[in-house]
Amino acid sequence: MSVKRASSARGRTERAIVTAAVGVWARDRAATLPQIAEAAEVGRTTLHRYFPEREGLVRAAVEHGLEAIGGAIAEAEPDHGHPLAAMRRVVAALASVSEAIMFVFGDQSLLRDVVPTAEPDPPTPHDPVIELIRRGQAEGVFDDQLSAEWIQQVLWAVSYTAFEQVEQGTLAKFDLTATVTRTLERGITARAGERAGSEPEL
Amino acid sequence: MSVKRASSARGRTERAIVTAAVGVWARDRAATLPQIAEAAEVGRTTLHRYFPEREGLVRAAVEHGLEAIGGAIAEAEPDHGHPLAAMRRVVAALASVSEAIMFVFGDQSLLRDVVPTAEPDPPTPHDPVIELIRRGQAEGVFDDQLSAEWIQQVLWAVSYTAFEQVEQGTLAKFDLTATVTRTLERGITARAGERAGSEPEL
DNA sequence: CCTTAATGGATGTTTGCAGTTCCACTCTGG
DNA sequence: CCAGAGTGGAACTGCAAACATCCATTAAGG
Repeated sequence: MSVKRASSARGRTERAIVTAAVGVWARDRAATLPQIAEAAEVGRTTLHRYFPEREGLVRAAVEHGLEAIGGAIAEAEPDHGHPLAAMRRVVAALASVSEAIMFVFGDQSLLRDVVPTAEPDPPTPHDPVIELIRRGQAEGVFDDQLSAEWIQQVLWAVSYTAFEQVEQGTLAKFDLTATVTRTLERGITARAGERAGSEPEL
Repeated sequence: MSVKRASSARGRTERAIVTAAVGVWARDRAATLPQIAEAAEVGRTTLHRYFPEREGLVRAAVEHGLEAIGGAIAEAEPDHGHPLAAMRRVVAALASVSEAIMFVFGDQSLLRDVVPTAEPDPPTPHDPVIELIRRGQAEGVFDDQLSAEWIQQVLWAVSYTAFEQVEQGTLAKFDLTATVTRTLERGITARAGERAGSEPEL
């Protein structure tokens, strides 16, 4: 069989389908394939040509989402600068791929069922966010009484919550990063002598 | 028509079905009715006698879950004592109904679709947790730079995350309340001169 | 211009679950 | 002990979505 290079058309169509799948499933995990096809502006037939089985599209969408998230985090350079500043950059980066996050992490079964088959061996080869948290703990910036994994989960959870709030209009998109970082850094309690905007300098 | 009092058997069976539904759907929202019936240890026929349509069972399960959650919160007496102490009691109370929480709040569409029909008019008549948060803000205990609604969402999100971690064995059930409250109260950052167990007295 | 790849509409098949019916079995209270 | 409520096994229908096939149309490259 000849190794046929995918024509540009194939590549574009496939991207459109996968992107549409992430977007639609982020808002409704029960969406049907015709809905995906419509969102991708392709025919049902075409969708089936690219992804003969639903499972294949789910897997591709998850991988695409994880790639987008990983890319955004990498761009935020979590391994540079003051840990707090790095974390703020990461939060801002996550906001730019909120759709992917709400899709991938909106359904526990996705990560439990799809990822194991996608990446066989290492449970988490080297998660840059975990590394950032450990670095911050070592430098005395993050609470080392909490496990790095727990802090990471909280980071995801609070970010996810903020995305939802923005989605339903309860939180202004503009305030997202500030609200999330303030909550993460200080919790929900007041401080003696606090004033608005009195975050520590970095 | 005679007002026939439900026999004890009917009551027990219905409770078993609804409870099983909450438990099963908390872990897998896509679970089928036969799965629910099996978990409830009743026949599919019986389940259908009590809930002719799936929708009815979903609604009953959501209402049952909300009742359990509301009851647990009420028992925690969020309107008494120091706001921080009250919040800690609330978190502990939520942990006792984690299954209901993971079911009701694990699927956004449940609250969006089911609750509106269940409670026609008031969007949120008087949420005791919101009241607690406002009280804490007024007393200078909770951050009044954050909206009460946001703080409530964070409270739910962090608790929910902790339940998940316990579920998958990443967090010890024993540490749940302490971890959640510590995270909520102090965020994920370290404090100058901190020591383990140095939470403020109440 | 003409060949070929890509697309998508229409239509058909299959599968799985919700909803239904019927009847035999088993409790439980009088 | 016996009548009736409660139960559940089995089998059937209906439906919606996934999966598959055919063919006409369009777009792209030599």
